[in-house]
Amino acid sequence: MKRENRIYAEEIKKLLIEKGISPSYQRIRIFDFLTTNRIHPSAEMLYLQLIGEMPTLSRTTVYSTLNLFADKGMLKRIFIEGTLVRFDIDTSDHMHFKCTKCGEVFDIFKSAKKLLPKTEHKVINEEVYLYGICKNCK
Amino acid sequence: MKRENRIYAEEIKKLLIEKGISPSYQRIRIFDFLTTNRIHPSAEMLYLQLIGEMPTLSRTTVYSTLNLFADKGMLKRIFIEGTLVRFDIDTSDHMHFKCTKCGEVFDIFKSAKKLLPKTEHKVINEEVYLYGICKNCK
DNA sequence: TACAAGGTTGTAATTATTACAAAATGCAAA
DNA sequence: TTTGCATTTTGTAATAATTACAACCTTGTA
Repeated sequence: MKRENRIYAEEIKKLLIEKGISPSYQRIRIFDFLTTNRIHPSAEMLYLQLIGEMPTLSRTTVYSTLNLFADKGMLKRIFIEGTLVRFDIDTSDHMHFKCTKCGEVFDIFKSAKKLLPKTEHKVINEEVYLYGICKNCK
Repeated sequence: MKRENRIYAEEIKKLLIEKGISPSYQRIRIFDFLTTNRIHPSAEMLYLQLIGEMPTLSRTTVYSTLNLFADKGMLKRIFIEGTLVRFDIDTSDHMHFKCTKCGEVFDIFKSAKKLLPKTEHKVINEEVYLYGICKNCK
């Protein structure tokens, strides 16, 4: 589902409880960051952003929270860096574009599912990564 | 380019020299393995396969050779495992399917380029990964 | 035959991530 | 309000894949 850009603490609390996740301060802040800053961050990027305002935050909390959210279907793991995991709060079917100049990752809101071919295998999941020069850099 | 299944030592030598790579024994054996066994191996998989017949082979050689080949455009790096790099000797435009049951990786010979949408960004490269149950497992 | 350039090897370092145990927190029952 | 328990967070240590690097080998050439 696609979401409004910002969801405030109370709404995030409700949402987490709905998903069976107890709404700790850290989890709320991490979720808030993801809805506010749609930058498909890695765990490390998120940690570096939040550590300024949450000096006791640990990397382990960031990793475990992101994995928890992903396992509950609230986040998608994306692998547009090759080996590094980045996270996308938008779990709808869409593709990703990464600018090889500025490094920014953009969503491309076309369903890959409809475009891609039928095969002799049973396809359950699809990931499409596009690379090139973004509209801002060219 | 797509290749015949097996290219023998002399042909591999020629090919490596053409690409500006000196044809050492290790490089020939690694290239031979890739053309003979089209299993999209990781560095580790390749190392484990070859160490039986080449007892002094080191992991470092496998990694550096695969990176050399990839940088010369003779191999494609594929990221269908998330965290692990695998290599494909077929550098033509095509997609990859991974069976989540048996782990095998298949080529899907459709050009993603033609199927995928135009965007406001300049797309130079595309990677498509499909996941599901393969024809053998279902 | 000796030398230089380049290739291979093994070990150590690095990076991203997970495992784990101790400390902190929140909540419910007494 | 305190006690106790379950859960969460934290920090450190471990792991996995990969790269850096220096020493050792090979090979071709003068």
